[in-house]
Amino acid sequence: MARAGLTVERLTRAAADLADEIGFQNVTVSALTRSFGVKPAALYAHIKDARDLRVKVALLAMAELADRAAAALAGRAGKDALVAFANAYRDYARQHPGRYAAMQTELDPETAAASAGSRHAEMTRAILRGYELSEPDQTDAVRMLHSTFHGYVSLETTGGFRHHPREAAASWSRTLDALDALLRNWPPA
Amino acid sequence: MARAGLTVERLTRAAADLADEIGFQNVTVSALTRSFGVKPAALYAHIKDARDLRVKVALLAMAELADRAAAALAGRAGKDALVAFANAYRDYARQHPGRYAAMQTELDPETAAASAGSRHAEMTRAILRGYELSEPDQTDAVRMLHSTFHGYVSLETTGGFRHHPREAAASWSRTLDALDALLRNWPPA
DNA sequence: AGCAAATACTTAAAGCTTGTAAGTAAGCGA
DNA sequence: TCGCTTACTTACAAGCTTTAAGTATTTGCT
Repeated sequence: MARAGLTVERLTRAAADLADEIGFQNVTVSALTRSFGVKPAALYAHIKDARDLRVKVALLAMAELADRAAAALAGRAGKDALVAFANAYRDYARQHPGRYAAMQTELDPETAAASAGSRHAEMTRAILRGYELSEPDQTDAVRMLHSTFHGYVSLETTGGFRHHPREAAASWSRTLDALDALLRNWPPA
Repeated sequence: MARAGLTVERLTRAAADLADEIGFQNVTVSALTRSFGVKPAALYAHIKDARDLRVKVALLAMAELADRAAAALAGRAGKDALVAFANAYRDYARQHPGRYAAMQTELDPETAAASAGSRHAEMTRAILRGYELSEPDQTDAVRMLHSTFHGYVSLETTGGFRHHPREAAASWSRTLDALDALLRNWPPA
């Protein structure tokens, strides 16, 4: 029998694709190895265990999203940058729901520190350069922006806005307007 | 052998407590029935399947949170109401991480419609009465508030703010200041 | 080319999970 | 006390994770 050519990269990518198709929760070792035409046990030569696989998908997604966000941010400033960054975030989550769900996996501190999460935080800080906020307001604003983006996308993808006729995209656009206005007028402590 | 006295209510509550202790993901039929000293099969006389159990925990959590939010909101208006509501939300999530995680379970539309989620949306709308917003800005603001609350709490509980020394509670408080300022100055379309 | 070593995968098996079906025992009403 | 309903157990099938040991394939050395 010819070998399947499993590698950590191929497995991680396939798991991510599978997550986007069938949902992150439904990605099992069995299902993944099945898609390669090998037996479940074959996975353990490449990946420690199921949790390790999930973490690797999470890190992949974070890196991909950071790449997209960086590309969106290039050459922009102010509201332009804010909107481009936010849309990159939302678009990624909508196009890759499984990968996005994977990003919610809890990472141990060292793994988190080595992840693309920090690139993300840096980029958010870069956006704020257009808004003249000094510490600790800057950190608070970074957290608020990230919260709003994540919260919106999370609620939208889990159907939280479906019961009202107003388009989710319209509210999103206005939310970005509001954030821009807020950052230009951040309240004093 | 004496009977264990299983009921849907007791099972749901026990599952919610177990979720707060060991994490919602780790709540299994086996673990739950073990805590009652009965065999797994005994559960299926009361609850359809594992998903049904998870949904029931989600609905319980939503109802509990709505009760707390309603109590917090009573007799308050304006920023006072906003802060009280937001803190009820965050406090509940921090005190009941398993229940809060359960709330992210995807519900089918009819179940969602019958859930306490609508009470939540109504309360958020009630807060906005103090800020004179008309449609569709009101809907957009409701969505933004919910997004920010959920996003913040979600990131905080999954450790997203742990890599920076700034207290999560401090950023939260300033985020509420910012939201209040924003609602008083919602940008025109 | 041919052989040994390393690598990639399979088989086998244990222990966990969800879920169904059928059997038994407990408690209630007459 | 008899019998019915209800609550639970036993037994079992099927799927998932993971380890250990075995086999086949490829690599690399001579």
